[in-house]
Amino acid sequence: KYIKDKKHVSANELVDYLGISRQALFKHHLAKLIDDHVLVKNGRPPKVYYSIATPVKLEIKEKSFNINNEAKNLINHDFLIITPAGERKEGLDGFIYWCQKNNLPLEKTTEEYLKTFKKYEKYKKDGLIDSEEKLKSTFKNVFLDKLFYIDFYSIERFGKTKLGQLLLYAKQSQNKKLMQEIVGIIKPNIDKIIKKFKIDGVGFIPPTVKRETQLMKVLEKGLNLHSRKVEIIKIKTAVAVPQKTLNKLVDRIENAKNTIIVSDNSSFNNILLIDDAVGSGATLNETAKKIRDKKMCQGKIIGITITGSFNGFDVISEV
DNA sequence: ATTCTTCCAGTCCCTGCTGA
DNA sequence: TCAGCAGGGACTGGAAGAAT
Repeated sequence: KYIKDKKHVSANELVDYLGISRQALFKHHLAKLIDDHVLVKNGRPPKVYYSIATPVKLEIKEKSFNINNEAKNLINHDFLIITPAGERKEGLDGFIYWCQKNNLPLEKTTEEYLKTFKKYEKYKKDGLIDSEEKLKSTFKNVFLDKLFYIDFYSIERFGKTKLGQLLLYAKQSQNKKLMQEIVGIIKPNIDKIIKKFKIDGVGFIPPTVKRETQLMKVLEKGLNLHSRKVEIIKIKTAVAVPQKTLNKLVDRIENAKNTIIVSDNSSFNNILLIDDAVGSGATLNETAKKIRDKKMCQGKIIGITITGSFNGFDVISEV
């Protein structure tokens, strides 16, 4: 009743009100009530509030609908959504939530998900998506020898992929834990590329929008690569114009041409360029061009990105 | 921009109390 | 006597703020 009246209360308030110890409150009351879905916890230390849980929607147990093991494993491994309230829902749990929210029949949607997922999975080889064809069809002059996505940013109907969700929310909510999670997921892929193409120089595409914690910095630290670094600088313009805001290819190329500077002068054999999200590939292609112009690279320039769009610009509308 | 310090929610582990 | 719960104190991890 107290919480109902107050809407949301802190643990300390409850300790005062109930006259019990903090430990007792956490151990015997809050834990239980949250477990029973009576209360929900909002926020993270040092600011945490508890409030009454909204009437729980009908819990559908996995047993209540037919789903084969393949689909179950796949969904558990690859489905992730963030609810409007900022709650992270993963796997089957998240899938059921998503279906309920969109008024979709579970079984049929599961089948469709499986089908769509497989369709996109075909593009993956050794866990990487080769985007060479797309590059060639997008640009007249391609300066990258290879471009890989670790995953698509989104897939049709079902929206962002797991990596796409993580990336968006890590950047937007400035969540270091999420960023580190991403690093953990992508590190094996990057290590693999470095080995395969005998990379001796790594360049990180700098971000346009200033933020407290930059994903690229976390990445740089977390990846802990032993190769030399290719210094790439992004020039500050009067108004920062992120690539994702430009929806014409020529604009994107112009933007990249004018704001990206390769400040390095050293020489490399094979260079790997790392970006977080690729829409058209304009930034990476232009950066590669600048490296070529400076004759800094004797061998290949490989691009890799955490997520990429399937078609030209679907990344824009999604963001 | 980075590192150091402080603060605080939450946990862990142990002890003490109570009532059956 | 003993199960089960409450409480004390030390500890942890993360965030905010201060200092460099």
